[in-house]
Amino acid sequence: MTERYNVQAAETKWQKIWADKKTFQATEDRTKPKYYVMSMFPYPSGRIHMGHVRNYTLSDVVARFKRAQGFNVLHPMGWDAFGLPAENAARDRKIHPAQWTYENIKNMRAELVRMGLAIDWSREFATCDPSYYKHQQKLFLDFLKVGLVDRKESWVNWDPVDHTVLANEQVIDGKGWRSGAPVEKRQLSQWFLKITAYADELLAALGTLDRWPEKVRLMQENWIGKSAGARVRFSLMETAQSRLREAQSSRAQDIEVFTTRPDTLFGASFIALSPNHPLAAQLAQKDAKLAGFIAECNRTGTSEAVIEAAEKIGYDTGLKAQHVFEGQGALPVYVANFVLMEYGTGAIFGCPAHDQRDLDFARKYKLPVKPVVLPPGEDAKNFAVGTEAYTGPGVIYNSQFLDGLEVEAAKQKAIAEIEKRKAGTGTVQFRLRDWGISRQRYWGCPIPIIHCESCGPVPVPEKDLPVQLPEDVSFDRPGNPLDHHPTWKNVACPKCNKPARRETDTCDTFVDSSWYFARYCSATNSDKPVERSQADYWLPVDKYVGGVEHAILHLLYSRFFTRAMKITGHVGVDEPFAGLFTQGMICHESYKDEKGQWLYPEEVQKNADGTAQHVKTEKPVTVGRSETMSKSKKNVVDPGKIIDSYGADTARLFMLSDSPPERDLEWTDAGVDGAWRYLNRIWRKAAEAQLPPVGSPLPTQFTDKGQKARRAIHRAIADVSRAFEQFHFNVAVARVRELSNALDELDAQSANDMHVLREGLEALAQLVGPMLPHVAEDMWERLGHKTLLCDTPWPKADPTLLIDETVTIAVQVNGKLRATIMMPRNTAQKDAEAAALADPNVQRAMDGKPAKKIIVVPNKIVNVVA
RNA sequence: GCGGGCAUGACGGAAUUGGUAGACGUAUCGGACUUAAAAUCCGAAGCCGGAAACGGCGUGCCGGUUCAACUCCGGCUGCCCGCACCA
Repeated sequence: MTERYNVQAAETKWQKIWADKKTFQATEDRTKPKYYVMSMFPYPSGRIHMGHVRNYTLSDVVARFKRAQGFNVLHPMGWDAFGLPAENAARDRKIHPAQWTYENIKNMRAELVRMGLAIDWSREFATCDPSYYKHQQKLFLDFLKVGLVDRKESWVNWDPVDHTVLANEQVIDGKGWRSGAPVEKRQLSQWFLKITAYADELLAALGTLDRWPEKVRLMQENWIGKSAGARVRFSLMETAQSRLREAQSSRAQDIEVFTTRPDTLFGASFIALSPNHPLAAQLAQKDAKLAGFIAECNRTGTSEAVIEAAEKIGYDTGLKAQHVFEGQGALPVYVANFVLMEYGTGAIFGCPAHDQRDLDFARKYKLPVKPVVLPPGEDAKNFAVGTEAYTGPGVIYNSQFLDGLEVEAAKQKAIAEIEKRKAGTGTVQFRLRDWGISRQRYWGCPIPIIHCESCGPVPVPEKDLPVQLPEDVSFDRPGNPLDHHPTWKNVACPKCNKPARRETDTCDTFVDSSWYFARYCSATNSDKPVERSQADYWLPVDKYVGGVEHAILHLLYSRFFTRAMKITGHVGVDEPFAGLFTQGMICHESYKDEKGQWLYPEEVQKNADGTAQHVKTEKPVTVGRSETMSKSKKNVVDPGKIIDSYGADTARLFMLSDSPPERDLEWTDAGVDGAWRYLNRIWRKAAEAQLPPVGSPLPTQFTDKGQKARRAIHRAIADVSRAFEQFHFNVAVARVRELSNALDELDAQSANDMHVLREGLEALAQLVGPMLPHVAEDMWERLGHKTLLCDTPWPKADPTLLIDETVTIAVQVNGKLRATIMMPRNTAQKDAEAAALADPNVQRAMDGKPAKKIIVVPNKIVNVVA
């Protein structure tokens, strides 16, 4: 008798209909407002994981909701397809990176299609397609023309076994993650994108991104790291000058330092150079001990743990520098391991009293500690610095012309004096560095440059793009396969036609993802990276959804790229993403067997008493806390299997229920069952109800139950719409469930009520549509509609049904709830007061005392102060 | 070290932003249907006391503002995240 919802059949059916009708293909329809929503595109690892499911469900709800609201929606998908794992697969499994990647894409696309996403698949691309990276090469050349590309030397982590540069994350305990060999620091000539040219602008514009999470903006702000200070030159003293002249024929130089605390210059007791400072290198040529010290510093890793534990050590060069201000004598010049060459000038002045690192260093090398900032309430005679540097506010003393000034004023004055003496300038320093994009790898976008012995680096002429990756490469020896290729790199110089060599480095994969959102606008255009009119129509992205792990690099690079693309005329906007949403992670309990080996959830059976055992061996299993799903801990659930047994809608509903999208979500089987039950429940309701035909006019009078249900229906429409707007999908689910509970109250015997039930079920189908698109379409059809639900305009709440004519008013006595009274809406204040005071519970609570004061909030509360 | 976030029943969470705390769901318990189970439906439930009416307590802790505080302010505690020898 009762029919059951056939998930698999229904989901396949609707997916096919959407695809056949090209429902979600977008064009630049200028009669409608546009809405561009996208998820961060996946790396084609081979399978989708739960994080993907959550990500795409979120953007899909937005896409479908906005579409129903009448927006012209673009919701695209692509593949972040270059990267190291493909090369690892090539090495480990003897399969070509391209083959591996495209097979993975094929599998993952099929899984995404099964999720029933409202995606315009006609715009799909992979970044490893020459038809994509060809445009990227063009962008590189355009950026080069306007001076946003630079070639310079930089220090890198070098793996001497794999012959490649490693990212910091690939250096584990100072060793290469694959080779296990100790990583060396090397100087290498690399291509850079000059993101620092936009440091100030990228920082300032964060203020305009009011639809970004505060947290992400702060992270970017810290990353850009603007600090105001001064560059100050310390001249080397006579004896030192002569020593240097001995060491090197060139003339001796000054030492320039950067400081944010020019107000503490009178507290200086030493100068410290980075081990990689040019002057240190110069001295090391004649000083074997110094050379050894520098080598030692470069051997020590840069990992956080190492830095944490590392002691501050230095080497006294014997040089003396003249203090910028008179009468301050000479300062010893050290080379110190804690000074970074990459920041500021690679040299500092040490003021031990007011900087903890300098203090540690000074104590170790018995250097003077002279306080120059007097903390409030301290006495100048008695104040001394012990083991903790004083970095707080105060008044400057022991500092000649700065004496008596507050810290900020003293900074200004000090800078003015330095500038007057031509010993330096006030300046702004950024923590942000230029973006090194060269990678010694095969599976990436080739950098379109040809190196010629006589002409230097020459851009590849645009007519020769793309510079395509050769297919016949071998991964059987370490290093860059492009470099080993017998013929690929041999080309004629485009300028002088002499034999020349191609650049064999490829782009960092972050380059690929820095402009893909723009490419979606013109994905089928083969002439240009983006067609300006299309970009102008769609950009910026209205809502970008993805993991917070990309809060800095990817999002910052994309912001930079967009500016660079604007300057080179490709787009018209500065900011790529007007709205950003960062989703939480998916967590699951983890399990270990007796031997401490991780187990998959499906290998574990839970017992009633809370213990757990292995499904097969029945040996006890330790249940660990719920933590982020990761392959290494095996606490993962395969979305494919969930979709197989419960369908996509169940997975989607579970993702949206309970946990707010920005928070972590714990995956539980019980939660999945709950979602599954609910979707069957509403489907049954739509399929079994005996309703008046589609389009029957609503009666003008309703039963009490009917009237109540109608209020619930319109309340739900209003609340769910608001919840969607606010990204509170868990609330939307709760409101939808309340609506289905309310519809259960209707009387199946009442023909009048059944009109209301039709209204309610149609609203219900529409409200769940963005979240459960398949069930919703199926319900819509069962309700007798011939059109697609997803083409149906979003329902509007009847405002007259949103206000109750009877309200429940809470009555408090001295702020404590004592009674609730039912009153007609907008009852006069004094009537509400009278009714409240007449309530027996209220009288009892007042205990015969007179009311001193009565506060009435209309239709809400009466508070009697007795 | 610097920057930021969070804390509400057994659990996930809600509270239109100062106005009835615990919506909605999970798990639990009781009932109906069933030979039985599953599914489904109905009901109970913050904690303490009470048969109940009702009363007391209650949003991490301490204090403040207010007629009224999960919400605002000050001070703690505990977890979580980002950056980190950035001068």
